[in-house]
Amino acid sequence: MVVEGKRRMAHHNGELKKGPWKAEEDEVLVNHVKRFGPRDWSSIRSKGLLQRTGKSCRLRWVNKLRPNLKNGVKFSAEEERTVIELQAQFGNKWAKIATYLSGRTDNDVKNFWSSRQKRLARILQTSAPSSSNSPKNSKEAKAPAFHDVRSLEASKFSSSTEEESGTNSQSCSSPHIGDSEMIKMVPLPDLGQYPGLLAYEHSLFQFNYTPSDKNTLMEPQSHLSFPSIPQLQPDFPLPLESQDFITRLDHTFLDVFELAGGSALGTAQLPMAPSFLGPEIAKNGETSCAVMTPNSFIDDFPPIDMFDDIEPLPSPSEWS
DNA sequence: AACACTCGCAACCGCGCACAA
DNA sequence: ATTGTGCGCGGTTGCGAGTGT
Repeated sequence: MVVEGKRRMAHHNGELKKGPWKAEEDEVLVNHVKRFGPRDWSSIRSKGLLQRTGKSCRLRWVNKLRPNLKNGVKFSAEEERTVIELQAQFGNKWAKIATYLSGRTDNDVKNFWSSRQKRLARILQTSAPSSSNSPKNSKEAKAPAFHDVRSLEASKFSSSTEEESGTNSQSCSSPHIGDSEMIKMVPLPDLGQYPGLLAYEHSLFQFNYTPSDKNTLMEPQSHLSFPSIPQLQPDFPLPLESQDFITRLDHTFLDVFELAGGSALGTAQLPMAPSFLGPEIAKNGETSCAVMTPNSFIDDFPPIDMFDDIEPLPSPSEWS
């Protein structure tokens, strides 16, 4: 496991231990949770069981030792989609988003999102080299840059007429898309050209909604239901089938622009900026949370003896 | 082969909230 | 009402692995 190999400064601050966890420490921590549940973290140190802060113990449990975690498993297309959806709705509320993803922690989601942002920023940079020449203080100059991104992305994926099966066979088994909805497979571009795109982002191009479907796109469905996103109108015409995708892309690229520090893209001109979706959507989100199935392990902690059926945890060095 | 760079991720830090004394 | 403690959350850091040149 990588953790063992890390040479973080495991200095001793008085009695306090920091840095990578050892297998023995994990064992002590697991035993504590077995007996008392995932609480009283500070008592672990006060009892002299570990020279770690309660905070550190909690983090280790939540992120690595908790049962049913998908450690070392990449985010599926489904999970990617969920994260993207929820981030657009809730913002950087990673803990909240993580409750919608079984086996994922807030740290996982946070890291996933961070990586994704970097990836998209890189794509943006390499795809639109002229954008760096744009004046930075001119509002007039910024809005076109944003439009350029759209047209750039649109042209990327509309210019190719690659074959539709075989290499581009990624599927999206989104729970948001009901069986009754008409989904047409469309010719796919050569997505291999864009290695930075995630599986979910690839899969976006596989759906082509008829106009009658667009209103049901975001309706709560299936076992996971998300609040509806209002039909927002951009300040320029878009093909109907592009609207959903563009909406998502807008979030992405707005974030990217922010990341690049350039931007101040004049939010008044960008009706789809996340901040405009904020309160109302968050409110709706709260109501629909009730019907969702969050990972309730922590909230509804099982009987202590449930751990008796759990295989002894391998030490981090044994993890692959 | 050696170096530089990027990526993914574990862990830490600071802040804020809840609650009990 | 105030203070102290415990905990949770989001942001940040630093390291090893992977990849490119």
